[in-house]
Amino acid sequence: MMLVDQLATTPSAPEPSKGEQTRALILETALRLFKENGYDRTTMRAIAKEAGVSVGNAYYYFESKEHLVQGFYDRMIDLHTQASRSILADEPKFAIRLAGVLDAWLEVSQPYHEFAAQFFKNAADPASPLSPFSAESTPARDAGIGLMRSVLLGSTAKVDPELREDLPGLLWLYQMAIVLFWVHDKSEGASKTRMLAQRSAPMIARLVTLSATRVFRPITREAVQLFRDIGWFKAR
Amino acid sequence: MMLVDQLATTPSAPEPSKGEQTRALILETALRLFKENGYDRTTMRAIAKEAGVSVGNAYYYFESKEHLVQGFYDRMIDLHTQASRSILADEPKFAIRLAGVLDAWLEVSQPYHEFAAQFFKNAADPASPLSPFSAESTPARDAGIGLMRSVLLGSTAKVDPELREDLPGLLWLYQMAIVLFWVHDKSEGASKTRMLAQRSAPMIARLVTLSATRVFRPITREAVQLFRDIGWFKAR
DNA sequence: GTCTATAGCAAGATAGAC
DNA sequence: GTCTATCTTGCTATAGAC
Repeated sequence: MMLVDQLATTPSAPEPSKGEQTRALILETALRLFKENGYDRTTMRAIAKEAGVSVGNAYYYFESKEHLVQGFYDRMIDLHTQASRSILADEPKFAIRLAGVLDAWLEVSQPYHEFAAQFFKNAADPASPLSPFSAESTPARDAGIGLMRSVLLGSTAKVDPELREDLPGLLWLYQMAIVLFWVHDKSEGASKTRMLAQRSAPMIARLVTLSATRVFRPITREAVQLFRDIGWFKAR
Repeated sequence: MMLVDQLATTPSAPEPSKGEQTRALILETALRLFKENGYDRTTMRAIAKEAGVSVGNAYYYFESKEHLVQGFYDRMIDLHTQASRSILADEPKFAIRLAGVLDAWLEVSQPYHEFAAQFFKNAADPASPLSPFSAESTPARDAGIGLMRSVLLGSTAKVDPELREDLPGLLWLYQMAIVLFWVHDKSEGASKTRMLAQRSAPMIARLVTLSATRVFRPITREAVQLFRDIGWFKAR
């Protein structure tokens, strides 16, 4: 049994210390309760009790209730990256790659739709560490932008070189807009968001293609320059 | 004195009952404290104390702290409409009308920037009555869309008739994006948001103009159709 | 360094008496 | 309509066990 556990861990993370185990236990318990009962209705007291630790101990590992959600982000990024692997490996068309990656996100996120809707207000708070624009979210944000870079670089799409570097950041912004819609989407199985993603992705792809044409290059560069000037691509 | 008070009231609202007076007193006090100390730092206890009523009484009139903010919305809409009046009356160019109305919004909102950033998380909550997409916000939303309709109808811009009806709703969405950026904007005097508005408005105007051209009509209609299919223009 | 137990604060919200 | 008293819950602080 111990052998199996050791084999299951990655080589780079040898033996989880007791602290790491406790931390993982608290996180697992929290995510389970969040999923079962929603974010607001899950109290820190309940998480601690269910995990068999004290409230103080939970706060020892997680600065606040919100910080517990960072663990959720990390997990989602992992799942999303995995779910996107096959389409990114096999498909050359930019539009289909983009639509596929968005669909993969919706697929892995769907079980947490209700939970996400509940804690979304915290994520939207500019001052919250949960904001996708916050310093604390930098790893998750970079991972998301990196995924969009893969979508672009592995494709056959021709892009204005001026745009090539910054496009992943803009595609991630586009994805955030989809997420924003998803959070508000009450349709069965988020079917409206799926429709939005599947039909908007080809439009985005067309715009990207157009950006390289002689007619559109000026307007493209004007837009990119504006994003730069407002500091969109800078560290947040 | 009593006579003065009576003259100050509008004919349609004859004599404010005691309840209405208490309600107004609580709201005024709350807005003042919000502006002075910020949303989070203003407690319901402080509002009640400052207004000379009990906490329970404040909750008798306002379901929650958030509900106090609806009064703020109503006031902002009024101020924005007034501040936009002159540019809407004098300027025929769509791009300038649009930029002007956005600038008017920034102007009247600037004193409340900090306050807005603090309660924004509540506004972003899909379940909150403060969400711009909520049923409770319908009046404020309709007023905002109506303002954008004025921007369009009073201009010389030629628009695809197919788009003409739905464009105000899309322009309002564009404004919401600006607001979203503004809330996160920490630059001095929100100068970045001003830059964003002043430079993006002409781009939007160009896109609107392009939408009527032969080449772009198909892609325009495809986009509009998508917005319709996801229910964007329907009641929320 | 890891963890428990417990007391207590702040503030949003509610119950029930008057 | 209004009040007082109370509840709830995120969060902190402390003192100490192992």
